Amino acid sequence: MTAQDDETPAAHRKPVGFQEIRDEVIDRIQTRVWPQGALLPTELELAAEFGCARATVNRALRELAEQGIVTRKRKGGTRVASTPVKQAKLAITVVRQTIEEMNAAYRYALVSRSLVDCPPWLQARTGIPEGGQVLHLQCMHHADNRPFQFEERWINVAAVPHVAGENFQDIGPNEWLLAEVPFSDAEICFSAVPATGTLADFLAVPAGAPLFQMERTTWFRKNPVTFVRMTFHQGYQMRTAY
Amino acid sequence: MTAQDDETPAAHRKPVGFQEIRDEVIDRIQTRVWPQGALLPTELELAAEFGCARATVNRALRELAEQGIVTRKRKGGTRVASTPVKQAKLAITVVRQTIEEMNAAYRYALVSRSLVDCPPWLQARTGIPEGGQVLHLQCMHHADNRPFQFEERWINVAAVPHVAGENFQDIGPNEWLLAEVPFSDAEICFSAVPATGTLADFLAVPAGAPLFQMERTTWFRKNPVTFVRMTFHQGYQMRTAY
DNA sequence: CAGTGGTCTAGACCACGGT
DNA sequence: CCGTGGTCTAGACCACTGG
Repeated sequence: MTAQDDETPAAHRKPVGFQEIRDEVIDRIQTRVWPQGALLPTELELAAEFGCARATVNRALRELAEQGIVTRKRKGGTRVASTPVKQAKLAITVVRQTIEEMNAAYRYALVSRSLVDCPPWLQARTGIPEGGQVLHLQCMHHADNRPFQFEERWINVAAVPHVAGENFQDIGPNEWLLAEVPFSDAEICFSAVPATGTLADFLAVPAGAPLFQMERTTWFRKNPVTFVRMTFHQGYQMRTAY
Repeated sequence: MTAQDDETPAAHRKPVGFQEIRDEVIDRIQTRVWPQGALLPTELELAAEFGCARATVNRALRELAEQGIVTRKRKGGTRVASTPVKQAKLAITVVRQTIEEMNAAYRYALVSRSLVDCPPWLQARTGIPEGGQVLHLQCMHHADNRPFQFEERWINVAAVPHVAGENFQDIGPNEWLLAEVPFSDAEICFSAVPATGTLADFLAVPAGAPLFQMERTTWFRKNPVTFVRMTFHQGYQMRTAY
């Protein structure tokens, strides 16, 4: 393994890309050349080995650090992460998109719409001031005329004043909010729930059937905007990869 | 808005960080200075505005593109993403960690262990050759002596030959695999399922109770390694944020 | 204190893709 | 074609932190 072998007359060598370095490092980790917890060479050493600038190595390793493959510390160097905390990315989309991607016909229906005072549980959950006005909506999303998702939503009127002027007859609140209201942070919660009377009716399943549910609270700069509970048809599966 | 105002005698100005630029851009998007679909200035223009190198602007915008906030095209410029495809990151960890983070006592128990031929459904799902040997495991994970998760797993013996020598009496297969076997890709599937007889017994819930389930198939370079079905105790919630 | 990653710069060349 | 982003370089200074 003499380093000499790889040396070329210099001049115009094809530049080494950060992707090559990243992939090579991943390879050495996967094949246990660098086992879990091992200390990698410094950026300077790797740059010398690969014959490129330190910035290039930096970019490669930074990307791996973002993915949780390695951990980096000043003066401490770069180590193979002891717990390969793989991250799965969940793309958060609108129901209509999901349905249309299945090549199914999308249909939306508003079930109810009412202005109410923020109930205590919602105040606890979102931080909307108790007694503040919220718009409460219930709606159904169908795929090929079969029930797909029941959506129950509460919108903080104080945060979205002009929501009062929207009747939501023809557009779902998720799409409307996405287009009209900026938001910055969200919290999501997945669970399995039994079909209660109302849910069972709307989703056309026997009472007690197991349903996949997703709840999401949204803020715009610490200011609560909306809370939504989406319950899917029986048998729904959420998929992802990494 | 005269650009002159911001000019200093040059010399040693505090360098503008990519984070400042990124945050400022996020701000202008959130406040609709640049509405959905709008075309942003070029990197060169932004670099001039912020008084920094193009590379700095590039890093800021590249990060926003990775998050799906903007879309970038050569010659097409940078645009505010029309569909704010926010991405939630799911950290995939080991059950023991999850339980210990709840400050609960973790207990593991092996339920069954047997070598079998790969059944057709598993072959279809993972690509393990039909008839190939797989190790079938069932185990329970408890938190403070209460059922937490039932794990059913199949391991491709051809991909992990030395798995045959492990009895899994004291260590869970998830941790063992994580430590012993490299893997590169995975597919995850979440759903709500009813508690069947066996599941109901192990998780101590009435038959038919809605349970949160996560299935994961793992490959190492297109080579199937393992398939696992994890069913959680009643009321379990998976949380994340973005 | 000294080594390591974190970041910025000024310049360069390239690749893609709209005009 | 030629403008825009994508990337690499060589060098520099800084910030954190382990010994």
